[in-house]
Amino acid sequence: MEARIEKIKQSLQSKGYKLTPQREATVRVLLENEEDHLSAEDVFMLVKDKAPEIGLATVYRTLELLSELHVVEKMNFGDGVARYDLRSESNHHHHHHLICVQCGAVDEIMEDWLTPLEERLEREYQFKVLDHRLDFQGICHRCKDKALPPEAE
Amino acid sequence: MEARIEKIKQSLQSKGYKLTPQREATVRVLLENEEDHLSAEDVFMLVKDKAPEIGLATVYRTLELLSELHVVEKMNFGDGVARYDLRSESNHHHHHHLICVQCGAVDEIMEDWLTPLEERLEREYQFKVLDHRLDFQGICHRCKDKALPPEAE
DNA sequence: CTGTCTGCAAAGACTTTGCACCACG
DNA sequence: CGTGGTGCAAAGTCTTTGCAGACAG
Repeated sequence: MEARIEKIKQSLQSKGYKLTPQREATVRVLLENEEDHLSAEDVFMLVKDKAPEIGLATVYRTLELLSELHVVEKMNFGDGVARYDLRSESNHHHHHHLICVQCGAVDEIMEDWLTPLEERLEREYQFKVLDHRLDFQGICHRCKDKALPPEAE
Repeated sequence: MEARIEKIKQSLQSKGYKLTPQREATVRVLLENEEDHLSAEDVFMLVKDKAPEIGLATVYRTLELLSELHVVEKMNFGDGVARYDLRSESNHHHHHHLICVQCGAVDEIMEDWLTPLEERLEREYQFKVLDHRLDFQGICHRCKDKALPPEAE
């Protein structure tokens, strides 16, 4: 964890930015909640525990900055809030999301299933793929286990 | 086209809603721009040509309504605006997007490449897939043709 | 000092809601 | 006349920006 912070610090410094206490607290929150997809507000509330004086604007600015540095990825699941995901170490960041329409949970699958498709896209559509995103909406295993009675939407 | 409007009219009526002139104008705009992914504002401006007295709120309400009826799909490409897509006739709406990071164009591919993956998800992750979404970010063929000089981001 | 970074509050962008009025059965 | 629908304006939500002060080199 310290090593990852150190690395992020270097990313920042290489572009002339500093790892201020607020930024460090924000990064720590992201590291500690790597599995989740936190909104800015989520991050803000968690950071407040570490650095109560921080302002929401700083969190937004930090997330924006980390996003530019490709340390985090800003994403959008259609609920009207931006969510932020720490990018994995690997050069490609190909994880996919399982979004449960019942409980709202977002799980990740780390497998990369799309390489053959990307090759096909470049060949058949002349589209140079830089990144992709694959989300599935459905019912997660937890909700399936709960075996809720079927109900009309 | 008239046939599709008629169908949508029936969808509305089956739930007790009416196809008012404003709604019809909105639907027509969507039909005429099926290839694009219009934002509410886009739709509003186009509808104004047909029905100048319409209000933006009505467009939002109509799009929301059509969304509930699964006539359109509300989506989000991460630029902070909701975009609306007419759903295709087929029961599954599996199109994928090619989003150009250079010019912002969004093209569609209608092929459905994911059925095997969905089966695997259900088997291995116990996740019941209801829908999915697959977007690729990259450089579209038009921008590639322009052969812009490579530049560091 | 010089430039970056911060908190706060104000402004902004997009969307939703409240309300009085309209239209149609 | 009752229900849904509308336009307008106001309110809401999420995010960005302006600004004066803090802080580090």
